[in-house]
Amino acid sequence: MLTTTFGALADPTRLAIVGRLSRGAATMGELAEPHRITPPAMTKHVRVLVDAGLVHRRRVGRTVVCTLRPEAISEVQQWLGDLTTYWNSTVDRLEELLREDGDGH
Amino acid sequence: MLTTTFGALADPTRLAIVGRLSRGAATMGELAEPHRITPPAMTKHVRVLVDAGLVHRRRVGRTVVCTLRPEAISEVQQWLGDLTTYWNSTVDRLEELLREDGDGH
DNA sequence: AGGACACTTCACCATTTGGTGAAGTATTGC
DNA sequence: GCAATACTTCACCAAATGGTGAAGTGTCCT
Repeated sequence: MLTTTFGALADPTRLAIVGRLSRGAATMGELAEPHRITPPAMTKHVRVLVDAGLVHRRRVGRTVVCTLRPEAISEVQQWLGDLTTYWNSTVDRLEELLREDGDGH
Repeated sequence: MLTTTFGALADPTRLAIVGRLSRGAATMGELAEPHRITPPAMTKHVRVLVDAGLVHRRRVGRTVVCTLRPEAISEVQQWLGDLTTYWNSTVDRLEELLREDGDGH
């Protein structure tokens, strides 16, 4: 569900995790390091991201390596595309927006 | 804050409201109609969207007309753009993703 | 003025969320 | 085997969230 994806991104720690993972894979410890957060909290955050389909988790030795799953992101891109298509499709809409920006309250 | 925007979109009712508003302005009553929800609940949902900068609310007679504010949406578009730029910038990254998709656990 | 209409504000409630410390599990290295 | 490492699971807590009914506010209509 798209709302699940947005929910996963609605937290500063998790948004930072996604940002970090966009630069490459990282272990739980590496992800936790810049956030002054306990291991259980990090486990929870990553689980939310995994449940939303944004992150892939796999065991490597005694560490757990996380990677980003671009598929989930492209779902958001799709939604954004559909959304903007609607209001760009009519000039009336644009005129309406301009008019409404004009008046004070 | 971007997390506030995502938080506002992390609810099915509010996501539907945004979808509805992308087709044009609507009053609170019109927004509530398809959702079997009480007026106080709708007021709360719209406030969350207004606080996130996604929606503009103005009084027209005894109704309240809501419109979408594209600026907040474009902030999300910006973030998505930055994110995908990172992992598309290196071929190594793509290879890494393919390798990791390959193995089972 | 007074009633109807379209919300909003005000408690209030149940559930979810983000956090913790303590205990448990899997893996590495001596 | 045993200690250390790297998490995870397990209660548990405080705060936020999404919902409600009841009462309040502003606007239109007669």
